[in-house]
Amino acid sequence: MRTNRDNNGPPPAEDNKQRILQAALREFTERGLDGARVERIAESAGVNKALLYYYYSSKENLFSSVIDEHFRMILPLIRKTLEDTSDPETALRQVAAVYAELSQRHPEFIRLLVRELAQPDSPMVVRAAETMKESGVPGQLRRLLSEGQAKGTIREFDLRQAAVSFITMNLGYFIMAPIVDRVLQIDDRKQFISERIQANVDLFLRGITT
Amino acid sequence: MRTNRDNNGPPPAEDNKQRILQAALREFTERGLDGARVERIAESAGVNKALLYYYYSSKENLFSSVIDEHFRMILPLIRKTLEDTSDPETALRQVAAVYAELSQRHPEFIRLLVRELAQPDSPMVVRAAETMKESGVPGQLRRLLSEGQAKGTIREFDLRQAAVSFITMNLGYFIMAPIVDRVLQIDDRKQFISERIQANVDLFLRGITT
Amino acid sequence: MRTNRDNNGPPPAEDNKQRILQAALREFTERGLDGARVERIAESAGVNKALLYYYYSSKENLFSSVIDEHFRMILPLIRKTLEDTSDPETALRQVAAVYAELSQRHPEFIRLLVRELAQPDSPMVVRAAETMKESGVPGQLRRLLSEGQAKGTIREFDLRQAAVSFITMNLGYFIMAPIVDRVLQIDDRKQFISERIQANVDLFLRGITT
Amino acid sequence: MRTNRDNNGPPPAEDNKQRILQAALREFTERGLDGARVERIAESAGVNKALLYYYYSSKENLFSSVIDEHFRMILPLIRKTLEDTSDPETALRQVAAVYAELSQRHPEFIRLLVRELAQPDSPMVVRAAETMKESGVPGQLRRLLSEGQAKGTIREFDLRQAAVSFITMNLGYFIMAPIVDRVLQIDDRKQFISERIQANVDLFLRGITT
DNA sequence: AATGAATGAGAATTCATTCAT
DNA sequence: AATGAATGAATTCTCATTCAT
Repeated sequence: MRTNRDNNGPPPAEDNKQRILQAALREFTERGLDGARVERIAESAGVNKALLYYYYSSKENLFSSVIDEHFRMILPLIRKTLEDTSDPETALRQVAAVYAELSQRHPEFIRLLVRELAQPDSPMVVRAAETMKESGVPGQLRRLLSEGQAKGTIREFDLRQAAVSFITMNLGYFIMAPIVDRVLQIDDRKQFISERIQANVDLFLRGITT
Repeated sequence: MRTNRDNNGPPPAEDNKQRILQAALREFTERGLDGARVERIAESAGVNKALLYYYYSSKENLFSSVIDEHFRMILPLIRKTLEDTSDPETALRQVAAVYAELSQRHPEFIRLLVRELAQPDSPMVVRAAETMKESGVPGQLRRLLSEGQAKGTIREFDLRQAAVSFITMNLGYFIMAPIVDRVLQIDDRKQFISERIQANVDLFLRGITT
Repeated sequence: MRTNRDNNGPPPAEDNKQRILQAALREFTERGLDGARVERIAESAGVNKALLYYYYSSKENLFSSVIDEHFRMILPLIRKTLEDTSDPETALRQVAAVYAELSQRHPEFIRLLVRELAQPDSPMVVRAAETMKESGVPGQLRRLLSEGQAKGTIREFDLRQAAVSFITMNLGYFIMAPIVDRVLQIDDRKQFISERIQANVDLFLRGITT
Repeated sequence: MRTNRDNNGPPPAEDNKQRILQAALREFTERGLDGARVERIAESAGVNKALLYYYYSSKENLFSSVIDEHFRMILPLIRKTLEDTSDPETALRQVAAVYAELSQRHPEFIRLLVRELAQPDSPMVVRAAETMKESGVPGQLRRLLSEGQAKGTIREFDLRQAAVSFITMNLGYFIMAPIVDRVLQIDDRKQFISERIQANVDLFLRGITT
């Protein structure tokens, strides 16, 4: 019988509660809420099923906890965007960079979110929208573009469309990578992503300037 | 005893096999493979559970059939893209229009696909990639851009990045709409989509021309 | 769609009713009443499941029909035993030969019967007992042995025990062949059986004579 | 709510795992693998169906476990045969006695085995053959007879045939009892069996000695 | 006589959750 | 805090049987 006390591999400071959360994250990412199995999570965390209920009371609640935990981790990343910037190019680059970082440091978050996108009113989707809104990114983006238009450096167009375009061309790749990588035979995803930021900023900037 | 002959609600011409497929589509779109319930599909199709197995032998196989059916329906739409076009602007507009049409005429397809995107190696994802590749759209797009670059009408840049950008800024909205709509408070989605095509084409064209 | 009219392989005179019976025999022999599948029988007979019910009204009834048919075929074989014989040796050889013939010409009957033996009150078992009794074989055997004892050519012993011994040492092999063949590595079963008759008669005769 | 602690009928010391095994044995003996119902086994064991799967993972595996358990119980019985014996008569009596004891102490084993005999390659049949072979009984029997032939106390004949005859005349009754009892109107089976051992040994010994 | 379609009643198995210790 | 055992309520799938034509 393997308990989680006599193991030597995993970090010793991590207690069972955390290990369950990590295992749950893996399972939910891989299979979604419905496809996930409580048994598998417990086993993968090296604990008894009942302990999972002791800490998290239900599968759904565990799922929420996983999502909560993720938003907690992601928030600082999102918040630092657009700090003290009034230059559109810098701002755009920051936004693009944050999405890229998010996708690379928290790929499971993206996968969880993608699955939830299939259910438009899923709590996670609602929350993601709120988080984005609260981050101030879209607002600030529109403000900068608006100012540019006033100054005449940026041409006239629908700001919302442009904002959507910039966000989707940046986030979109991370979501559609499984398809895009196959279609365009992108093998070195790391390299591709790093080049992507500059390419998107360039394209967008040229697209909007007068 | 309720048979499907004396029903009054559902279309009478459709036979049971088709009605099961339709019901399955609804259920799978709404809840995914794991969340779907065979019982619910049968009930919603107005037939006995056993009949579902008579025709489709298993839940998984029914799921595959639903996907097959969808690709069958979508293929002609995809194929007609880029027919006989050598003008980049026309080509881009066509591509944008096709994606928009796809998303509006087959929203369930998008939802099914989105969920599968969470599992990068899912058969549906692989097939979507193949279909896209076979449609010739990405290839032709790159050819046109490449020609433009040769002629000097289009500036130098990484063609793959640009292709990805154009595809994601078009398809991306349909996938991320549940978030984007909330963030930007887009209420009239229909209107927004129709304007989107032109906005994207404009942005992209300006972004790439010298 | 394969019907049984356009086939060329199977005998043309055999009608569907017979073919169902044959198929059922195979299936029941192979898997027993509970393990048998109506679907499989119909398919193997090359007819529709419903036709099977048209002719035989139920699975159980089909099973009975199979058994009936077998007893019908076996009866003449059993009946001819011990015709006009007053010599013990000849009688014993006849009995042994009949069991051997039965086992070789109707191995499915043996298999069906064996399975039923696990349920002591199964109709087939009851009927097999009745058939054996009615055949007169055990009675006549006892009579001959009894006469021998009276004449002093056969020693005194329990006639029933002897009868059981003779029957089991003959029939027993056919029933236990799957085990016996493995234990004693009997490969040429045909040859073994043919020698078995004489060996049994010899052994038994020597065992009972004074 | 009925738990198995407040029961009064079944033995309290036996734990659920064992009770399931016992219930399964009854059910499988009575109805065979295909005829057995998991529900019935669980009920008869006084436990929840799910617990049965908790311990035995599948119906088939439970069946195997039942058989395993039986071979475990039977092995010591088989092994003690022919210990330190060089006298044929003693040896024969021991063999006959062991089979009789087996049949009387483990009648379910016989019934299970009989049913499996209808499928010649069934695992249980294969294993029964191996167990018999490994027990050394057939080998030792042949050795003793062979020695007797060398010494001239036993006449010349096919040793394999004789071995089969002795085994089948002993085991055969236990297998065919449902028929034999009816034909010969054997009511007091216990008495009949006890006399059977001596009768068989006598018959066989006389049959083989010069 | 013959069939494809349809179904009710199970049957095995699963799974989230709870209990006793 | 931690666990093995236990369970109720599904859930997928099966199967003998019937229906309509």
